[in-house]
Amino acid sequence: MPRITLPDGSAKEFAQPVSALAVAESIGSRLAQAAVGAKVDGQLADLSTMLDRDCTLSIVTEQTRDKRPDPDALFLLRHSTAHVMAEAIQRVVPGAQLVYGPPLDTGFYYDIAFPEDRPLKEGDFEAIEAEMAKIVREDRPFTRYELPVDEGLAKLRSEGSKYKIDNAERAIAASTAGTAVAHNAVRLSWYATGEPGKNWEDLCRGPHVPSTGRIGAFKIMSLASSYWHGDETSDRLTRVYGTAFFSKKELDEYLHRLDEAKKRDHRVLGKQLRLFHIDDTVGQGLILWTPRGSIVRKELQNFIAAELKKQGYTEVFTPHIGSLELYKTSGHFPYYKDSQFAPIIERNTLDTLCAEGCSCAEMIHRVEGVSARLAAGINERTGAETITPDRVLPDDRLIEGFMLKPMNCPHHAKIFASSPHSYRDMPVRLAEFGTVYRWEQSGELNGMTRVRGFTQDDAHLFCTEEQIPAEVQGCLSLVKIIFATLGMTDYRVRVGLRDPDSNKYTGSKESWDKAEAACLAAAESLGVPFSREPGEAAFYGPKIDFVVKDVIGREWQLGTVQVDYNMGNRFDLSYIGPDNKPHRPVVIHRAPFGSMERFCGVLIEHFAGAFPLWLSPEQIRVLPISEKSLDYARSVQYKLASAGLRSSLDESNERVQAKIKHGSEMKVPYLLVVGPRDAESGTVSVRAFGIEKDLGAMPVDEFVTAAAEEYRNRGASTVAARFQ
RNA sequence: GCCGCUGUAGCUCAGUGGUAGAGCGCACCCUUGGUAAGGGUGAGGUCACGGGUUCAAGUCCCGUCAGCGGCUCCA
Repeated sequence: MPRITLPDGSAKEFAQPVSALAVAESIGSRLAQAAVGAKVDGQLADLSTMLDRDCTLSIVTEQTRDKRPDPDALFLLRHSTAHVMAEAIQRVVPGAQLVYGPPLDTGFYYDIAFPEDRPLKEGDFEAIEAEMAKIVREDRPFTRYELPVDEGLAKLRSEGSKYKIDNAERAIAASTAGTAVAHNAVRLSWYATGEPGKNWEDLCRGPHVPSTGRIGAFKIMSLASSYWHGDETSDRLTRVYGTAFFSKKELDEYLHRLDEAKKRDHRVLGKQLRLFHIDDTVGQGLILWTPRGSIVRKELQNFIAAELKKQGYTEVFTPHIGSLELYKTSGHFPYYKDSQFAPIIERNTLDTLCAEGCSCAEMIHRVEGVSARLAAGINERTGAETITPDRVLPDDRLIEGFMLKPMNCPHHAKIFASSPHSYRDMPVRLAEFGTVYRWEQSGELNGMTRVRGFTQDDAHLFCTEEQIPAEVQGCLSLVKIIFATLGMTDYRVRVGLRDPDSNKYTGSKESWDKAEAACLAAAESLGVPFSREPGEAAFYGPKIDFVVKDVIGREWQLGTVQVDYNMGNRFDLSYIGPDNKPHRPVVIHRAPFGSMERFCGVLIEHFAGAFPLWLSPEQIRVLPISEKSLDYARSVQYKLASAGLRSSLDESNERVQAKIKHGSEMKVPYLLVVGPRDAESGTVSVRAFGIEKDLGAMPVDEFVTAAAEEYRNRGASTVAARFQ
């Protein structure tokens, strides 16, 4: 006698078990027609699910009440389309073994092991889509059936797919783990596209839409590779990406959005607007800032430098390399050697080693070696065997060298240590636009967002433990000012906390508790959503990260604030406290932009290349109607330059229509059309980027003053607004 | 690093084993114009690089490098 509670709070009682579809029908035939699935007690389920006990039920339809696509419905649809695609692929490529095919936010994929002699090619897409279209036209129902574990496993073994057997074993383990469910009580489920035994089927937990005919529009998007279980030593699989919608119109809109996103891609715009260049001969992942891009970067740096001044930071400069001993002290070398450029060893040393017949292995051992003194000091101060005895070598065996710096903190620690400090002058805030180098894997490199050399807007705050909350707070408010000025509101915040079950962390439990509380309180006061991420802390302290999405939906970590209990010990840093005794400072690492490269990359996409006036490389372009107005145009440009504005003059032999088009293509904020009429009256005719019309004439001096004001206040007031 | 795809003029891209192409941009000439492309002429190429097959390779094969899409990684 199931009693079924509906979303509006009303309830229906049935004399015997009833399918979700039947309930929908009892509510209305139109609902039943629109239905693609059900939610039973909040769990997504098939429409055919039999309800045999009291539950809450909502019917999932293609659209929500406000006519928007229902995410649950799309989830079902895409999961089902993945099945249809898998069936089609197995028709086109016999012998393809299915592994795993889940839905995603924007579509779905299916990981498939193809026969070695018959890999899938993009050229196969057409044939596969044609097969898929047939299956959709046949409108075959997705039919679920279940088998007890042993019978199910036997079936899979007879079919011989190790991937599906593995999936089943994992499903069984998942449903018995930590529960009282007995192994043989578990049932495995299959979905046949049509009639079990006659039509194609797949081991699958479901749920699915009722039939293939519900799939309105689909497209195979791309091929990629993946590893079985994400393990790079395991089988290599081919991942086929696709997407599906209920209507062709929605699919077209989605594809159009993707196209638009591509046009905002910072790699495309960077070329088009001549902002930066990456040159093979210079090296992968190394950004050359062209004159235009350099202006954007410089404006951002000026902006942040001014904010730092307000917050009591002092600026420092440090070189791009440091000795290996520095990084042995900090702990960067050799623990992170896989993500660093190789050490720089002096030429004569190498020659001598070669002459001695020193082997590579021996050389590495000697380069990574540590003197007894340094090892003893670090071990004592960190209170652990941080440097193991096998790394300790006699001084005459050590090979010294240098390293491109992977981080700025060791240099800053040495600046702090270079003079004595009293608790009275804490915190010490050292800031530097410091360039660091990291050996990112070649496959990871991406435009400006993942590079091998980048400049952090870095700073290290050396403070007392009591000062941590206020300093963390200060860092976050800085990030907030920056993001607000740039209009970046769509970011999320992650607070990385320690893993309660691990003891890899340095620093006392009490210190951690306080620092984590400070980070959480600071994050809370920001007024934006944040997540707690246990286990995501650095080993030396908790951290707060700012994450922004790019136009293609990839997330990039930008700013970061990290509390560090380790560095003080490593570098034997101290300040004299009120008790006249030395104390260890805590160090806060922080970089609100993260790196200038990545930040600018994300910023290009954020503005779609149309920078606000203050950031724009070319703020104003003067367009004379003809050569006859050139002299007047030059006088206008002179006034702009005198007011500190960046402008250019279009002297080309084109008509003004063409000049406007070219200026718009370069996304110049203001175009000033000047002709005989303007020369006569001392005006300029203004066009603002994004407003596709002549705003009207304005006296030159008035424009110059207003534009200079817009520049100075970073867009708080605009010239364009004066015309509205 | 791994898998797949791609690499042709400064940019975007056509190109069927048989003479290297287009549009934009650039230079010059004509045009002197009022709000999103006026007209003409011309320059510009190691078809990523190296090897191979072939009478003949931008095109087919192998390798290398780079870019892209993913996977793995990211102090």
